[in-house]
Amino acid sequence: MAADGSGAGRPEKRRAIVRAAVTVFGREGFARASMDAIAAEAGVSKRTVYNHFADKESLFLTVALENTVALSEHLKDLAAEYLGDVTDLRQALIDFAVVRVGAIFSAEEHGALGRAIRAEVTKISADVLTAWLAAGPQASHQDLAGYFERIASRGLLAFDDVDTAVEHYTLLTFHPVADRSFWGALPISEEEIRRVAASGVDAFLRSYGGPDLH
Amino acid sequence: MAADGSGAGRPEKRRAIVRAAVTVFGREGFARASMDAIAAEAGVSKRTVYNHFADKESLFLTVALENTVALSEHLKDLAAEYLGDVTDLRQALIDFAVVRVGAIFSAEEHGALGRAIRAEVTKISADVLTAWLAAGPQASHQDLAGYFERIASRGLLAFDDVDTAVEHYTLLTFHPVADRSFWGALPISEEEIRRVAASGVDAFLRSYGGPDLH
DNA sequence: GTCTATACAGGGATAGAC
DNA sequence: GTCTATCCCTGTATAGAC
Repeated sequence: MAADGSGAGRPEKRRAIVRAAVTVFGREGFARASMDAIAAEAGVSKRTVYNHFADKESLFLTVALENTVALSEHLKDLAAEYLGDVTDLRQALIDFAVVRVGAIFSAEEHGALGRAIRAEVTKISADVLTAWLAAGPQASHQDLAGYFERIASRGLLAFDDVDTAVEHYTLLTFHPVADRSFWGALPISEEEIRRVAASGVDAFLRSYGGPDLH
Repeated sequence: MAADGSGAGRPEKRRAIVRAAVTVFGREGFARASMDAIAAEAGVSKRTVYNHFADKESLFLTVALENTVALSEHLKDLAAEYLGDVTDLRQALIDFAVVRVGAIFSAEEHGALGRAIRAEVTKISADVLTAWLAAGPQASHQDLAGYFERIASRGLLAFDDVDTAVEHYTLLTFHPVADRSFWGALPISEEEIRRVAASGVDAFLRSYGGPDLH
């Protein structure tokens, strides 16, 4: 039997299990989450869970990877919407920062799963972690880099190294929220998110604003 | 009986327990760590652990708080050494960034405990978390703010809000390392730390460099 | 009187059997 | 889908040792 979550059983059961696992792992973390709770949340028997996934660990890793893939695609759409055709760069960078934080830390348990991954990072194999990074944070980074290059070619940004510029943008606009909210564990007001994004973007543009910005 | 870790029993036993708890909680996280393992690591019986600390949770919180207090004091010394009497601001900010990262993520398990706290943040009471933040990150932030004010008064830095400036310095020089290494879980080369610190400080100074910087 | 060593009760977990 | 074997953990209890 496969038991790797790929081909066995009814797909709608599998989806229910994955959704339930996101919820429970997100709420409890890996160690506290029980397979009983996940089965109950999914409305299936525990046997069905073990039919689709070999064990707790492989369920967790599968769920984490699928979740980060879905999030990356969502972020890609948001980047296209906010950074694809920029007129007011400052406003676009602020707005994108706000919606990005919202996408990662809102109702869906992306933030909680991110926290769970980070909590378990010493127990995760290097391969799996590399795959998770590539599908998630690095994919978003690459996507942003494309937009930054295009914006720079219009003279609105100026940098030697696009990767450093992207990283600094993320550090100044995303990480303050991630840090204060402990990766989405504690609430943070919409107003504070906007304030942080604005001050981060202003600092970013003082560093990386191009000759034709104003 | 007190059993809050304050007055009972021999102090050297208590110290051994706290040291062992740092090691084991740092290595395993809260949920995986067992009181048996902590007792064994400390070289005392489990009963002695329970003689000093009411339960696993209070041991963890005590250890986390004491650890962050010690780290803050160490960082305060480093700040005084590197930022107390600045001649070359860029070099001072880079050097301090490097030693700060080293202090937090080197051999001592500060980073591991920080990760454990972040993993448990949803289960920690607001009071305890507030106390931990005040004794740790916020204390270091305040300390840095004092140095930044003094440096700004010499015209080497310029900012409207010292707290934002300090936060951006930390975001640009500390968080890249914390993020890449997953708060110290994965190794990161000295060379990369220096490179990240330099590019972070350069971006910081493009934003916050004062009129008399050059 | 504090510590060690060990055993044990009670609960809960994974994983698998039926 | 239920039931259970097996294991591990917390926290307590019961011995005796320095």
